[in-house]
Amino acid sequence: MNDSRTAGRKPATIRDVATAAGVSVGTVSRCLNAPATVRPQTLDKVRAAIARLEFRPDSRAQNMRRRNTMTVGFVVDDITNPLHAETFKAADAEMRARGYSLYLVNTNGLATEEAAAIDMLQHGRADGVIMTLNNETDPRTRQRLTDLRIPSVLLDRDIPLEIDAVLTDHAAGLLQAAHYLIGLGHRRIALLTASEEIRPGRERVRGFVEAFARNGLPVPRDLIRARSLSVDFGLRETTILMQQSAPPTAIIAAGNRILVGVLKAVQQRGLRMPQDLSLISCDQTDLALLYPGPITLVDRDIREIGRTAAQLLLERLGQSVAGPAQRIIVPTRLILGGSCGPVTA
Amino acid sequence: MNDSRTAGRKPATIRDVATAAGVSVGTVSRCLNAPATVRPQTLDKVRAAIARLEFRPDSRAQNMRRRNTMTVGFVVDDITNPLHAETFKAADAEMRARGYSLYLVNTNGLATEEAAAIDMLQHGRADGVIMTLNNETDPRTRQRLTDLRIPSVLLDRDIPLEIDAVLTDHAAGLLQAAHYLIGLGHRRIALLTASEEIRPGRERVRGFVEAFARNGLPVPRDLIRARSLSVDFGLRETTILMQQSAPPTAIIAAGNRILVGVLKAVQQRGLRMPQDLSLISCDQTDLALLYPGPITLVDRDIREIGRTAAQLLLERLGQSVAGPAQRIIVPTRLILGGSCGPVTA
DNA sequence: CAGTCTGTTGGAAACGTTTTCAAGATTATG
DNA sequence: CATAATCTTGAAAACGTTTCCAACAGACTG
Repeated sequence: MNDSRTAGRKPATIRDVATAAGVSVGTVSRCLNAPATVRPQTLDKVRAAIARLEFRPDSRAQNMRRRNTMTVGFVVDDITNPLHAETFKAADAEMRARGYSLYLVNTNGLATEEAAAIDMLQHGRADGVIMTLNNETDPRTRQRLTDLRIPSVLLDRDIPLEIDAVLTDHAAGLLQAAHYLIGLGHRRIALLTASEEIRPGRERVRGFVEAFARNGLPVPRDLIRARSLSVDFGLRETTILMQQSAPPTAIIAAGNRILVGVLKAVQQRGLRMPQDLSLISCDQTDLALLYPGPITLVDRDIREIGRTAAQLLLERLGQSVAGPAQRIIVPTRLILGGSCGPVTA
Repeated sequence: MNDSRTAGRKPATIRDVATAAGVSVGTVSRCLNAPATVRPQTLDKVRAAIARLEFRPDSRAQNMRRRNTMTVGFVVDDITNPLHAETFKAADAEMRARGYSLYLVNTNGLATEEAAAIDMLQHGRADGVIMTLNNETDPRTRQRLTDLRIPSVLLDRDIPLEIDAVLTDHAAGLLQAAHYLIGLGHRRIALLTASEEIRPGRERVRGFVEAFARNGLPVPRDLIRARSLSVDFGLRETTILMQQSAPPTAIIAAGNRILVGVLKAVQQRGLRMPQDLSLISCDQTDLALLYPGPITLVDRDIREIGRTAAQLLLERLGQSVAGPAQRIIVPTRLILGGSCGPVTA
């Protein structure tokens, strides 16, 4: 008789099950993976043995033999950013429903860590990868992407390679936001956003410029600050801008972390919104939604972005066919809050 | 001559390297794992071959053979909660420095998913696990924890099993918070927090009650609402409380998500803080720090919690000795903002 | 110089699955 | 009833590493 005490010592292997059930290991494996191909009577015997021994196949061995991991890497600079966390969650839910799980890699925005992450993921850690890279031009990362052996999806990044991507129509969002402010009489509008080395920065600047052009107005180039998405950047630039002899009457904080910095500066200087300053931000966060006003913002469907990325990847993973790269563009919309008002000059 | 074109077709295996370098596979393996035991001249040959073929060991095979994965599960109900994201990041950094990586599992707070997560993690997916369970009493989860075959660390949960844990001294935090409000003259103080089925709920209620006791005051039992950590709960309860004939003069929103709900309700009802209502929250979030006031709150070092959890696990992973379970308690401190004032009755 | 160490290596056996192949048993077909 | 088709199964070969063991070489030791 076999010892059926729970947690005997070592976990049972498929071999143990086979001997316990009096069949071969191949049969046990078939019971697990293709129950229809085994005689019902045998199936029962094997299932009983499995239950008795509390057997569960070892994922390591399965990964090894099947040459996959049912895991997808999710590379991001900072999971603390609610946007990324939300995207992760949506992608994870979608993937999990199809048997995959997501493997989160936090790179702190360092190009070396990004390259290392891609490296490790493609060497047996993951079957695919979803990533938000910090820098579109870093040669190491570029090289990794070119040589990538597993399917991947880029989030909000534009790299001239055959890679699927889910993008946001930031230009339209900023066009609308700036147009709205112009309509309120604002002319000195500042734009704080990411460096133009990444797509969100480029596109936002483009939309911003376009808004002035369409209104037949000169673009306030001196008020465009496209350098970073960080809190510190928002704080610093706002402080500098508002100290100028001719400060802006409105600021577009295009980035949810930037908003945090801008609000810090606003509080430090005791500015009132919208009387002293109009403000538009990007993306719904607790802070933007609840900050008294609330903050007028350019919204987009983050969950859909995560879901779409997952779906694109699942397509590639399913039939590992290499069709042309798909680029899906998600729209934005302006949500009016109370942080903007007419110019009170 | 070997074909050294990059990305030939199939990735090179250790066997390819061995033949390319004219040595045995064992030797190649030693070059990788114990370079000191191989003759320098051989090492050079092998390394050259490795570089030429762009060989990298396959993690799947390594995991299989070594019987580990250098991966630790991180189980949490909602990674969107900035607290959890921050904890994850801190634990991840600590682990990564020691060669491990974290595998995030988002359970949506469902007991079934929690049980499933533990199940899958211990069957070859992870070498250890750090978890914040949603329910301390669910029998399935309990059973899983009892039979757990890999070392684990609980975050802020108190389960009578021999499991390491990192806890927060919520009772002390709430004692201090309530005491502070009492000192300002408040008597009708409401407490919104988690169900007493999890430690944070229990401890916060305990500290809250203790504050009244120490001040020789009756405990306002009717104002203790310990049922959930959700936004909706905060919103609903605040609305109900403030509709009462004798509404509280102060609320302690003990949970960062609860705060969001409370602030929604406060805005909906047009309450001013601290004139109409004093408010204390828990944990530093963008919202609590920047909401005009800002919000007075009970703080704790989240990063230290993540780091400590990682360290506890690393100890167990290193020398897989089973010493007695360790319980580390992290202190709290009150950070004064502007959301509290004297009673203006 | 015989004998003992030490250092370096190749060969082969794991690790726990899945999968291929062929054989044996069963059923269907004419 | 013989033969062919179909099910069901066991044996064995992978998958790519690591590690154990034995063998051999060269360097000491006495």
